[in-house]
Amino acid sequence: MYDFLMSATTKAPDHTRQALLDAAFAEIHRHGFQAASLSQILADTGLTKGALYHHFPDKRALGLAVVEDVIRPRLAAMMFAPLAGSDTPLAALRALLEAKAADPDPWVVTLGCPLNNLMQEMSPVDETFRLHLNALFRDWVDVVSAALLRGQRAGEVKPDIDVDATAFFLVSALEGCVGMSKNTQSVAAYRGCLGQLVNYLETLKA
Amino acid sequence: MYDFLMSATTKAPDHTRQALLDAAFAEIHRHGFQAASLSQILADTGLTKGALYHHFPDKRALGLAVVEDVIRPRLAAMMFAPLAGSDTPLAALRALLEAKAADPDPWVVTLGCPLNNLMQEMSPVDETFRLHLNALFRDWVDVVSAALLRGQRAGEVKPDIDVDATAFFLVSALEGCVGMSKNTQSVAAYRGCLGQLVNYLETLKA
DNA sequence: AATCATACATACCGGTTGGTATGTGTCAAG
DNA sequence: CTTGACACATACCAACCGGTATGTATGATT
Repeated sequence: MYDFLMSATTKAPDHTRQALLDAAFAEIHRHGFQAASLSQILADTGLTKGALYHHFPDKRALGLAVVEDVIRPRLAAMMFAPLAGSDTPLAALRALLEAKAADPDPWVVTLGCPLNNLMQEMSPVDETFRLHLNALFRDWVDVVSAALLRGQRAGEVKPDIDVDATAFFLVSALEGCVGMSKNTQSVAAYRGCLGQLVNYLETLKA
Repeated sequence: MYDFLMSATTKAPDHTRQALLDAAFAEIHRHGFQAASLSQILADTGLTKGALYHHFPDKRALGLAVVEDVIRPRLAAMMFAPLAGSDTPLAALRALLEAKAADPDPWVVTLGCPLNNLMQEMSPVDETFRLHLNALFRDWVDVVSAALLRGQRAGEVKPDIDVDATAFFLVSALEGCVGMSKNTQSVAAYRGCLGQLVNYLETLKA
């Protein structure tokens, strides 16, 4: 808030770097990576190109840092944590989806999932980007898959399903729902699609 | 008279316009609309800016024409036609998905669904684009919804499901599967995700 | 034969982009 | 007290962008 006072007296490189990451995250979320303007990011932060290129070698490195240092922690907190160690993944997933339906993040409905946006845009364009994004996506699927496996052992999940394929489909369908809601620009569509996903979860019960 | 005999040197405005649309479609499919380069489109077609701006007032109009005159007919032929008039939509959808799994379009796996790509990119950025894309998406959902309704009346589909919400989810999940397969860059993931979608279809049977 | 709209090609423009080279103030170490 | 690395700011650049203004060959109309 009072950055201009601090920068006049004290150096805070970590804070500067984080400010760049946050502004880059917002700019990329709005316009995508390729259309994201470095000038806009600098205007938002009140910094200059000197600061940006001191902390990051180029635009791509900034984008990759956003993936690893912003998107990954957010996703871990929102989607991984609620499933970690749960032996009733279907109940946990249902609670998670219903919480999102009850209190939808307006940024997600209007701008979509940051991870999915970048995957759609960058996967065919930049292999390094694709690998980083795929690793994050893969981690997500693995978290769901592991939870489903524990659910099978605990008797909550049908024993004959392929947990990995199911987890892949679950995450894919969720991203699909978010994406379509973004195009429709309505929380009603978002809720409806999440509701159908909950219905699908019911079919996985033992 | 006898226009079809005219050589390449004579003027063929319809052919020129179609060539621009085809090249624009390919360029947009690869790089997205915002990153699509008009210069590249002109290089691909061997035309110049004079031709482009004679047929289209600006880049946006070209993009919208691609949606209406290229993507819409393709989608109608591939996804709408197989469901039109069918009283057994689950069987028809299953056949459609299994055909795609058996013979996957490499361009779709590597570059994604052109409609979905544009929806993800342009919906938050350009309202006119969003409306055109949403109309097309809505038509798709309505085709599936109408088919599911006929399936209910014919006794193939469970009578207690919300056909419109189900259709919305089906299309969303399909787009999600395509998107995730694009990031994974593997036909195996594509097949697996489509297989799970077929499994979901089974749960809709009466 | 003269006219005129069509269907392009050519040349050019202002603005923005990512990126770089250099300057400057701060601070910690020697 | 000096030195030097760090953390930026300033100024600048070539490349590319979408868009425009103008020129020109063609074909149809009158």
